[in-house]
Amino acid sequence: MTKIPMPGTPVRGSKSGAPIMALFDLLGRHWAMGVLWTLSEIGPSTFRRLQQECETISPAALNTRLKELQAAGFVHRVESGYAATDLGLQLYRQLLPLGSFSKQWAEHLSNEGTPISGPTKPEA
Amino acid sequence: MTKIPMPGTPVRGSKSGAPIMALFDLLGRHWAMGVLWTLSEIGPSTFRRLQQECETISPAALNTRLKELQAAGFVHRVESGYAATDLGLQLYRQLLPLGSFSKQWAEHLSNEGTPISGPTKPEA
DNA sequence: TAGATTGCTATAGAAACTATAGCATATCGT
DNA sequence: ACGATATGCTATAGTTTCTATAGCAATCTA
Repeated sequence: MTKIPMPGTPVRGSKSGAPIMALFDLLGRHWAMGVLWTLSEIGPSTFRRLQQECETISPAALNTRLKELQAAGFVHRVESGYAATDLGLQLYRQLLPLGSFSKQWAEHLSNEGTPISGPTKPEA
Repeated sequence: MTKIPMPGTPVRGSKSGAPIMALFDLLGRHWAMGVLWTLSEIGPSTFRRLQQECETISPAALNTRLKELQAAGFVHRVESGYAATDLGLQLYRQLLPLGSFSKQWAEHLSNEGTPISGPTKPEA
């Protein structure tokens, strides 16, 4: 198993294990935020369902991610598979603003990003 | 170079390139959030300084991360090295609540203690 | 009993990250 | 001018992590 980052213990990038760095270590793994996001959006779901929603994730990675998220207390097993815990939903809510920010970011990039062959499309 | 995730182009986990998934792909790389966070906190700084603040990051990874963050428009070069852009600071501000959340999370973990157990107490 | 669905493991190869050394340029003190 | 220092960054090697795919054991369904 991969080592699961926990606040207070040395994590990648912080020997002190500062909570924020532990959280970044946990969330800064491929698909970690995506899994929590997806699970929060679609609600309790089976392993397979989650795997489908996460398009390209491999079962091994999904399983690892789920175990980490469980150990962290963000996800738990339920009758019908997996679900976000209250704490997990709380984290999801903290992540929510990133949704609209990402759209703003996408706009910013399409405005400034490609000086080549831009389909002269100035937005209002 | 590593492929830099951009909204609108296929990213890891989303062939559609949904902005949020592109952002997750970018931020879900080791040290991506840590670098932005640190750079925002300490202000404009040199490559070496940043490397020291990020305790264990390797120069290769830092360089890759910086290039990605630059391409994304979150970081730019300045006289004295590197600095977060306005957009980058905006993202940092979105990430800020994670700071206090992570402390709450650390508390939660020290209260519940046992990582592996039966159905945890979801609510009181 | 056969089929479908579930959670998950196995394996191999590719990609990413760490650790460390070191280069080329620029700036500094003398 | 000359060495010492600091800068941004590359090179190499070894480890870890992720993807892709196949498939197994257990549980339901009929």
